[in-house]
Amino acid sequence: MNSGSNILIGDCREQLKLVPDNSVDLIVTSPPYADQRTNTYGGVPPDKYVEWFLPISEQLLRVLRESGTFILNIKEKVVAGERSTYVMELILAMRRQGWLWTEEFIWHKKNCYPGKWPNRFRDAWERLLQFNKNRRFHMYQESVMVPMGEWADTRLRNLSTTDRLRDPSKVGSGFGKNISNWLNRERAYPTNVLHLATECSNRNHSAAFPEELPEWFIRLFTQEGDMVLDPFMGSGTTLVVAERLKRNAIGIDIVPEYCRMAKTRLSPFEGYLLEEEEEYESS
Amino acid sequence: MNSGSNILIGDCREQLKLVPDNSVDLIVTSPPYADQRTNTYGGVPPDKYVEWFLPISEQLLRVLRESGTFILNIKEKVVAGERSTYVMELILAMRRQGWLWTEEFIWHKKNCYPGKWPNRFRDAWERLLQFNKNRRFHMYQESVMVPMGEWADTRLRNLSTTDRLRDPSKVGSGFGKNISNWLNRERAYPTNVLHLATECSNRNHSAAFPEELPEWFIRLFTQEGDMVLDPFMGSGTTLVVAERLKRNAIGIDIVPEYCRMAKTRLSPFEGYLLEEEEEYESS
DNA sequence: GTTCCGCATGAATCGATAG
DNA sequence: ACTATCGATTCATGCGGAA
Repeated sequence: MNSGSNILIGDCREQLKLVPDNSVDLIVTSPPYADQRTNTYGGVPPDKYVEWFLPISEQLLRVLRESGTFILNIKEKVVAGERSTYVMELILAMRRQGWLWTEEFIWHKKNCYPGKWPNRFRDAWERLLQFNKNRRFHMYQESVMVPMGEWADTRLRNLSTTDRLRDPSKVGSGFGKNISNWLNRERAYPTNVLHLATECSNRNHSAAFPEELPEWFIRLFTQEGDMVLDPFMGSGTTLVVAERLKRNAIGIDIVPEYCRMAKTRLSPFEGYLLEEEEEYESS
Repeated sequence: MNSGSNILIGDCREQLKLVPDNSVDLIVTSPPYADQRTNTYGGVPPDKYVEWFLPISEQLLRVLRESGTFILNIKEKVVAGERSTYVMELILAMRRQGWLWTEEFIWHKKNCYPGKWPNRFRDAWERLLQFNKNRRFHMYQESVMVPMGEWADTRLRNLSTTDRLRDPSKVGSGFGKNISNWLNRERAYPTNVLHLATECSNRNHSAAFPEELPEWFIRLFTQEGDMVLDPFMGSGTTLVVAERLKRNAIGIDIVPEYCRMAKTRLSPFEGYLLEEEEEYESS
């Protein structure tokens, strides 16, 4: 793989074979959920989902470094009034495959899908499952610290309005010196619950997650120059963030249209697009 | 069972046999988690947990009405760097027992336990698993509606700082008349994510959950005069809330001290305490 | 009556130390 | 080696006392 961003077009069950052993520091992806996005990805029924995913997770286990992490964004749908159990069965099966199920983060979707049903509320959360190969893995906790609760309530009142309105995720880099001096002492480690809005802009992809999501995990589990992999790339949000954060990346998608879209979102001097017909095409 | 509040002292595997078939509208409980609260409840190791719980859930299935709901509050702990899988195995086993796994609510604990570890953040959420006997169950959604987001964003800005900093869950009860007039028009249905702080005040029970938690589910799944059951009553929070909301209730606990504590928290004219020696003792 | 400050207190988890 | 116990770490909350 080249440094910078690499895009592979094709079924990830095949394309993953091109990725060398122990070469990836972080896998972060959101595969098609069971029976959803059927027009683009073919749709996997719930009772076949584990069987479909295990060969993929076997490849992921191979390409991930010992110190690396795999973040899987998934949520079971409702079938006949019940939540499906395929996600739980997948976790149990992946443990038998050799994965450690280290943690389950919760993505709380602040603006979840609207709707009303007689015996169910709106679903406002998804699972972010963390898997590892080894109990010892790289984690850079300081890179995702957040303002403390009391700090936000009291100290922030004295700041200017423009400073207050800035994106909290950019705190620590965007402020002036005088304020950032406080920050080192007035910040706390986050928890395993993430509060993010879903992407509501008009992307041409059916299930784009917000940039903050891959950004948080890329900051937390990798350093500059590390390799990030998204085997279900979609419109390429993970790669865009990886490039901005100076990480190398590999994206795979079976839909050529998405691959070209992802390439245009990357900077002109990054992004190697590997077509089926040609060996690879540098830009 | 009498109307009002009933307290049974003893192991719920035995005491549940005193509860008639199809007589309970809502079960809401928080059993001792695996290997926790060992001093008071003996502690069940993770690999024995399913086996320990299934006879209890079998009784619960018997006493619950067809239209009733079972809410189970639980969270797996970390063992050897991994999350235990016993909760997932319990869900799968309870489905085989005849339960429908209808939904999983998330309790986001705003004040979670502190701590810092090299490869893990603080755990800020617990599972609230909803089980049912039947696809059709009673749900009274209007009784738990919350102020709309827009209301909080715009109207609340004009209020005092202390009011703004209050727990949003108390909005609607703590405000003055002039504001509560708006509430009836500007409310929305909640989602399946609950934001509540844990009770860390000086109760003599190690793990009392906040009153808002049983209150939310009692309002959502029962009406006045319905029967609520908590087979792991603890200090009796569920019964106190049920009494306040004019529901009948049954509480069971193996620790006599907790049962007496619960009785003192109930009003003098409610609360039948069934001791082992005497048939029952009315107050 | 308010507001502010200080303090104790948890359904935690890891690594080291002791049996 | 494998298990039991202990200290260190850390922060939102609600209480009491004081201004």
